[in-house]
Amino acid sequence: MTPTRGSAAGNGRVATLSDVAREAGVSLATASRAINGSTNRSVREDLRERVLAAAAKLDYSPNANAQAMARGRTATLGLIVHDIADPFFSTIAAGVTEAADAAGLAVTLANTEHDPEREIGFIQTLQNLRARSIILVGGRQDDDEGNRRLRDALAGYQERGGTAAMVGQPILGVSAVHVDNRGASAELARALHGLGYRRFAVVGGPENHLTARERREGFCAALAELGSPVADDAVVPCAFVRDGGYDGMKELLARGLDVEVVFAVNDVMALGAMTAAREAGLDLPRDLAFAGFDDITALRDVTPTLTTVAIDMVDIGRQATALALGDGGGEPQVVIASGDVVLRESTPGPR
Amino acid sequence: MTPTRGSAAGNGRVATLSDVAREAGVSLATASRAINGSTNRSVREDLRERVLAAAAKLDYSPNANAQAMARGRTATLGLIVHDIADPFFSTIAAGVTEAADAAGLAVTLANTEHDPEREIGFIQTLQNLRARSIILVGGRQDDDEGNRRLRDALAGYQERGGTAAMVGQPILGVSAVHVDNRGASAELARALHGLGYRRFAVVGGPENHLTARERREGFCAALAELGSPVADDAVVPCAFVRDGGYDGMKELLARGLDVEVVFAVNDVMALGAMTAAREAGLDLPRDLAFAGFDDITALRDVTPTLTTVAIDMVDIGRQATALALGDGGGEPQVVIASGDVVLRESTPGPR
DNA sequence: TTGTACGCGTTATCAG
DNA sequence: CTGATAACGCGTACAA
Repeated sequence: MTPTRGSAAGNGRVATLSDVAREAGVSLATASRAINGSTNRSVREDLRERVLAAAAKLDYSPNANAQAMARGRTATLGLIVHDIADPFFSTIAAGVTEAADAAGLAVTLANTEHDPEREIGFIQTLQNLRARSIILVGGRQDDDEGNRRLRDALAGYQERGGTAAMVGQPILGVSAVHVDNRGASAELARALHGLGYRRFAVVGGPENHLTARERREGFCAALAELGSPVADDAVVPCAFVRDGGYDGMKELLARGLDVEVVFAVNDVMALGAMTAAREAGLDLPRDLAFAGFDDITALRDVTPTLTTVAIDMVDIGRQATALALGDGGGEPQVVIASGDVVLRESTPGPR
Repeated sequence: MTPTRGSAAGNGRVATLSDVAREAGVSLATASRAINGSTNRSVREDLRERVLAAAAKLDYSPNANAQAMARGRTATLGLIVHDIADPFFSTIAAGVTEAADAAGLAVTLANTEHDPEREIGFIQTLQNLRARSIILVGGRQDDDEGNRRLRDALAGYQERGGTAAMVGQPILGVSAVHVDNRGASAELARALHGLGYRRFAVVGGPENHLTARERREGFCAALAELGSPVADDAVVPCAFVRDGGYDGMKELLARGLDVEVVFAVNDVMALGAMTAAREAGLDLPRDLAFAGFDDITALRDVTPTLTTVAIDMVDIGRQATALALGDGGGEPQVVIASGDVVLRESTPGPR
């Protein structure tokens, strides 16, 4: 056997605080105070230096797990997302990691892959980890049973001293950052109407997906008010992903409606829909205009540039983190994140 | 009796294993064995059931930090990326979380925001957390001093029993998944040459960015072999991001070279470059062809669809995880991830 | 098979 | 200001 030191997983020799104390010739308590200096930084300067020198010499690395035990709290923040590969979620994650880092917290990432069951499972895992707080990101479903279980899980977590916040519909009993899907979609509708469009269609996402629903409803309500209501069969349901937009558009085209502009309830769906339209021989944006929602950064350079509703996802991540960390015990708060309509080439106005 | 003072994540009272044991009327050891049931499940069935029932009744949540202390190892995997908002990294992250989840590990995410200094800082943090292994994702720079420090940090981490792997150039003394940038870029060059293109330019990324360099060199070397060398001034340096591609293209246009096709060393740069070309009045792909690298999923629907080199980022994440977890003590391994040339509309062939 | 008791690395309490 | 020492919650030799 090769006598390699510290090769096998889990058996490396790590200097402990006792080692540091011994090396510095002080007690364990003094070493602890010198290195952490939390409550009372009352350590004589020369001793403090000796300890720090010893720690450096031994390459001391404080054991965060032991600290968690002794302190009764961790420096871990849990982040649960539906799909980290989706730019929407990963950009929010960037905001969360930024804020968490500023607060000195490590982020534990959980990717549910759109499985609500795993969402609950991860709350358990984060509970076991004694994560200080949890941030749940993603639109909710219209599923009373599922929401109830999730709410219970979060409540249990909070009863044990954790704090939580979410991004999405504020229906889980915790503070939330809620995108103003209705208002922004209405704004978008009014802007398109202002451009002269009168015949609209919606590639609308899943029936019980609350975010999709809010966007559909906001859009259609505004148009109804403007006297250009969207016909029922001009709203096609589909999945909330790119392929959903593609399929939804196919379906819409098959219906043979007379449409000037299509609103897809998110950007990637809009792109998928545009591809479907092109495959059907349409010339964009001349033959048909498109609008999306989210303003995904990576899609800034598509052609034609996409009219959409811009939301600041990094900031949403930051705000969710602030809510989670500040959420001491008061009532759950709700922060509304507004969206800005951005008119671009994909909606040049009717011919 | 003894008032349970248990508290870990704040002030909520959490049932401990002792509570469960007492409730079930068994010893702590038995409760531990019944719940963990590691290799030796030597617990009488009725007792085991009593323990499990008690745990369920008390809503027992095992304290992972305490387990880490007692066992001497955690179930945490550290993931360090340059920018989680970048689709390239977030897709790899999806592969890592998938594999980690399958291995029963929690993923701690660290976002360096392209700061090499923070890369080292996070290794320290993960060391403190006693993460079982670390995965470092991102191309390296040609910076001997920086690489040396990083290598030292990783070596220190491994000496203490951690395992590590990376995605990128295998120059840090740990196992790595290395994309075959040179080979794939050469392949791309040959494919473009095969289409009839003869006058090439490269929007080349940063001078000392190893990934950019490998792609530039592979591309140019292949063309030199084919007798269509790329002129020195047809390779413009720029940042490795979208705006870099945009600026690089501006510069390239300013040079007034006679070019048929532009290779940008990654997809987002290619998109930025295309936008710059369009702003200069060019009609794409008729006036100028473009190719990128990575095949970012979100860009599948751009117009014209982008010729690029597809790499399976999710699988790269999986493989990196496998390397990290399997990396017991042997020599660092290197897995080459191949890229597939995908010819699309952006390179229709010369007119 | 079950129980006792010790140890994991730190923090915090309480005397000196 | 410093030093013993008791938790913290759990795993696991060792003993019964």
